[in-house]
Amino acid sequence: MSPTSTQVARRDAILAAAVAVFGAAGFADAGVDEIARRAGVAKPTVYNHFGDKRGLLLESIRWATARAQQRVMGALSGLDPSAADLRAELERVSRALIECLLSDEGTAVMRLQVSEQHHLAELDSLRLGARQATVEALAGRLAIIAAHGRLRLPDPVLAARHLMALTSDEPLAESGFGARRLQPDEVVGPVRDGVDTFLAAFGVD
Amino acid sequence: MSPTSTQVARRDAILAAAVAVFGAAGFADAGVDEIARRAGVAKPTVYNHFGDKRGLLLESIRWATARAQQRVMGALSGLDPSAADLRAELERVSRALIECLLSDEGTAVMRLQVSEQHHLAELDSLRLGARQATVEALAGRLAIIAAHGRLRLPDPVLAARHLMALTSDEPLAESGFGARRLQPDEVVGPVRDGVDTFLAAFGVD
Amino acid sequence: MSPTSTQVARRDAILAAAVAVFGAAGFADAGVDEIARRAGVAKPTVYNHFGDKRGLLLESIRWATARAQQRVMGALSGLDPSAADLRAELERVSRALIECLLSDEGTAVMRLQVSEQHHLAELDSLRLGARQATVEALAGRLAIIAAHGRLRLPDPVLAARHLMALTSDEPLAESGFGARRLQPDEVVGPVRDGVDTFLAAFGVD
Amino acid sequence: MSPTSTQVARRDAILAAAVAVFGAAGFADAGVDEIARRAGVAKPTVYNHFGDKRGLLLESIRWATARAQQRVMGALSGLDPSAADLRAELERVSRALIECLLSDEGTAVMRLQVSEQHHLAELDSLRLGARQATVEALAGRLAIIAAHGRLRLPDPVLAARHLMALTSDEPLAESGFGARRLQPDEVVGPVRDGVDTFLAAFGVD
DNA sequence: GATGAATGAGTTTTCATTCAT
DNA sequence: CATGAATGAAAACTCATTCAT
Repeated sequence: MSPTSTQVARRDAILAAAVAVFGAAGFADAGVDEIARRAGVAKPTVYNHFGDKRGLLLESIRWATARAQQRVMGALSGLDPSAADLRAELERVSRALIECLLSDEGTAVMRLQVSEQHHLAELDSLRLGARQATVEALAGRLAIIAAHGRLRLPDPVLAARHLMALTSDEPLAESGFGARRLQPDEVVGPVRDGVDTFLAAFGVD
Repeated sequence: MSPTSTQVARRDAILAAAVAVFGAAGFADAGVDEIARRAGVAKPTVYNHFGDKRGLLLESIRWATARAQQRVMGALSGLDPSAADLRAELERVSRALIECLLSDEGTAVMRLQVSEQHHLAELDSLRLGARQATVEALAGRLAIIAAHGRLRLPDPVLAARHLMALTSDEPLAESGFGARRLQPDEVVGPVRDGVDTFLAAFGVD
Repeated sequence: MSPTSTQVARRDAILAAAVAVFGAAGFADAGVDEIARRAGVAKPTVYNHFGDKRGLLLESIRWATARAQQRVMGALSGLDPSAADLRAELERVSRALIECLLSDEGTAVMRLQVSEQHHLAELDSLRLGARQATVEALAGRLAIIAAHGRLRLPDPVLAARHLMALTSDEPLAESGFGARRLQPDEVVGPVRDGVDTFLAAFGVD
Repeated sequence: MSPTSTQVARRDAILAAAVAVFGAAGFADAGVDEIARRAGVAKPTVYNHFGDKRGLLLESIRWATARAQQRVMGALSGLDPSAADLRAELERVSRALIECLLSDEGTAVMRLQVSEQHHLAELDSLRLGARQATVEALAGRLAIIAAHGRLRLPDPVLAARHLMALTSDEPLAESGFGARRLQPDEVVGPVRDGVDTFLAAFGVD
């Protein structure tokens, strides 16, 4: 029998609660009790669905990673290769990417992936996969721009990595990997600087 | 009365054990029991010295951060502004920096700072301070090189940040922020690529 | 949902065990472990029901005080105002009261109320309330006797207090406030003496 | 060699601190650390003098009991058998007795004797001895008064016990056995009432 | 003999996990 | 299947007591 829609809703409620609680408190300090309470279900229901706490963590990170990745892809697909002002377009998309990274769910995922690897080796491939997918997507767009003759890119994938590194490193560090919310201009400035350097390296004239 | 040398040795042994255990397991999963055992002291001795588990974490991160910072500074001071092969010199120093970051103590510090901020807001200033000191030191060296006319740097501090971002981002991500030991060529390649882009942006001719 | 009968039984078992253990060892030396073992439940069950050790103490004293008070009231209601031999009747009831005070539960309550007031200020009103209720009930009975013309009582409440003081002081002191079990004649004699003095003061020739 | 005077002073300082701390917190909750700190000595000094915590309790109760007993005897020796107003004299002395009982040291002793008997069976004889000495002393005085024809006392010891019971029961109960300080009129009234009844029973018309 | 530091043993409390309903 | 209550295992922390100086 296929799962009913209330079952799916319940499952999603648990996953959302888990991401929030795990992200805020970390795996060890998160209580299954509180996750169940937030999801509006009883504790054994959580266990029925996910086996144990570790399984819940794994599944909730998978779930949140997929959602985050979707938002990232949305942001990247908004990059217009023929935009009149290339510099402005790169800054806009870089800011959008950083917003995804620093959103509530984004930071929850990021921090859990960094801090809970000893609990879940399975996470690593997930994290790297997401990173690679993002890089590839960005590289594709940059390649199109290069094909238009507006960038000089011997290796679009490398360029994509470097663009991300240049623009996101500073905001990530400043925010404490998502622990603190950034003010808008704490993103705008570093992104402009990063794109500057990127264009100095890869720009045409 | 000033502390005797056994006192200091004991204290350092506890701190070293704490960094190792906290770094490997995270704050919550680390047991004071095990830290004491590794340090070769009884549990109450740990409490006598550091008050409680939280105080021990704080102090051990302070201690390890200071040691790591010293090693980083040592690496940077090795940058020779008049080296014949500038590209090679930048690569060498970048690799040295990354080795510091990915050393046992370095990764312990990094992962704790990322994952335990909800336990210790005090950590944030420490982390940012260390980062800034490193950036400033590197910026100073780069400025000298620029003064020799071998780099074109409108803003040495920004250049320092970008050099670090370009060279270290990939190795950090690949290693899972220190969870996995990297093979030498997992560092060499990305560093070369990073320095390439850096020189494309800031190099002279 | 109303508690099932096993719930109540379990709760009462814990309370009875707690009164016994607290009474014998005092609050600090009593172990929740032993209370749980005696009650035939697991330790966390105790915590689920009563929150913490302090809450368990409070609740168990409330419970035991109520039970003791019930027994005291039973004893007092047995005082027959028209008994042929008034002296014998007063002695009988006084002995019954003292038996309540020196019963296992009675002494547990008494000693905890004396010794653990720094843990539980709430206890004080409980103790005084129980004392007052007893005094009032006894006063009521004495007043009836006085109305029959067999005692001369300007103030029945005062007389009740004095009767209790005269008969119970010595046995309480001798027993070490319940620490030692008394032989029957260690109660009989002092009670007779106390009633003697009481009647010398309030008797009608 | 006889102990030097500083040794005696130190010893007394420890005992005084012990009585205060034990009396306020009870045996189990009292810390040897705090006793040592209050006495201005190091912890091992306490152990050198008294062996262990139990020994310190025992010795400090002995010491405080002796001091309290001295004060009680002083109060009783002030009873003037030929005072013009016998009622006033009995009230005065009864109040003095109660003041001894409810003084800081007095309540400390009383509460420890009640609550720590499972720690120290030796205490019992001490307590009973002190009680008996007090009763005997009071009985002696009452006997003199009776010899003067101002009281009719078949058994002076019994009368002494009853006078103490009648006057001190209520204040002791009200004060929670010394937990709460009484207002003066919380002593005066009950004492007057107690002496009233005493004289009604034993007075000469 | 007095002290500062160290320790061994024990206690309260918590929490992931599982029955019984 | 969902729930309320129960449990086993573990971990932080404390404290009486003892060395080394």
